Amino acid sequence: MNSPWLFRNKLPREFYLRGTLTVARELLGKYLVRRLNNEQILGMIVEVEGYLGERDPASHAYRGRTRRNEVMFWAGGYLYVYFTYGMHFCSNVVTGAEGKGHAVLIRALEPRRGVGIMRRNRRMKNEEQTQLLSGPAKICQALQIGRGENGTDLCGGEIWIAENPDERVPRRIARSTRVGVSKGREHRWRFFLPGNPYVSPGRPA
DNA sequence: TCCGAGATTCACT
DNA sequence: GTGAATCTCGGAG
Repeated sequence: MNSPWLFRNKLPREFYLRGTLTVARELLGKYLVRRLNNEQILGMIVEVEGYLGERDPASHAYRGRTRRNEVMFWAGGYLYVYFTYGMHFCSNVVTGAEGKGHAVLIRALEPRRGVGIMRRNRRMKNEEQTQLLSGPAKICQALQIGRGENGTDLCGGEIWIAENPDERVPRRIARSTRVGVSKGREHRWRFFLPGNPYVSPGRPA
């Protein structure tokens, strides 16, 4: 299964070069597409979080560049993949100008195509599909995103984000504090589609 | 050089 | 609800 329109509707570099919270909100409802063995597997983005660089104590970029967070400081439109808790990968979309260190964490997707491949990658036993992609590390596991995908250009042909023709009119968007962070709790930089069953279980204020 | 915390998930009590 | 998986970085010693 391979649709040319998904490639044609790929978001341009300019989309990512804007303000991080604007990009975060506008990513909701769009498609995250992954090409694997010449197949397109994808999900609709239903939950994201903004991380605002050197002024955000919860961000990896807070203390400046390191080898790990290098990609966060690139120009918008690249994928920043980091390894955490000794076993999980998480995917971020780099936003804004080069050197800013801003990114949007992709927290949850609604599966749309390639469900069989994703289930296999996740080694899921039960039938509960709402939990297939309801967390940042689950997405990386299902879409086979790891160290090798850190720094991938989202304007290329491996991983990209596409316009969703059915979601051109913005839906209602909810916001909250971020999940799993102890610093920067005052910022409500998590955005999600309220009522969507594929949003992750973390439901802060 | 060592130690604790971390943008998490899952199995088990 | 609790703990284990065990990488990376920053801060203490």
